[in-house]
Amino acid sequence: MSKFLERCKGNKDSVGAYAVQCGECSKWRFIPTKEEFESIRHNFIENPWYCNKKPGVTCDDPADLEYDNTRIWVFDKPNIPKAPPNTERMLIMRRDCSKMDAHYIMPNGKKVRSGVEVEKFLEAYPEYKGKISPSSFSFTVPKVMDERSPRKFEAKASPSSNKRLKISTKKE
DNA sequence: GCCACCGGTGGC
DNA sequence: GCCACCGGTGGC
Repeated sequence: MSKFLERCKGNKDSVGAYAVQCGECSKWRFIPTKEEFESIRHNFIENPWYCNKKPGVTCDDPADLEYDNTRIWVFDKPNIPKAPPNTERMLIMRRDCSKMDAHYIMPNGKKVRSGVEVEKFLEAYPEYKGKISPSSFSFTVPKVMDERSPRKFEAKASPSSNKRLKISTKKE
């Protein structure tokens, strides 16, 4: 169950940092760029990630970060296709941190929010047909770890839930 | 008039 | 119960 994390931030793409968990030692390692992260993610199941894929790093080195509540963690599904060339996959955190929304910025700056909208886009701009494959879009959003969400926390705390409480005012 | 944002829901 | 998707709208 190795996973990825991302973190809540501002308004643009809400992800503040990317990390992967090593398939061997389970330590978390930062991945410097979105592109690199997407590239690791797109075939993660067949191609798990290990510390030694990071230059000069081995499992003996201390983790880059720990899974704690100093930041908002969001876990991606593995094997999401890379964003097609000249498009960007955006993940936007809701204000209450309850969930994220996914969309793509197309090469001409247009925004699409679903597979149907991709199809409509290709109808509207046929010059992209054949260049952009509808199957390489995924609108699957990462899962927000729920103790991060004030709203869900309240909802959970009100009825008799014996959940561990872990508040932690997040954010910066 | 647009668009970022959020709520609702249908299908699984 | 979850989550992908879409409609509505409030603020600009």
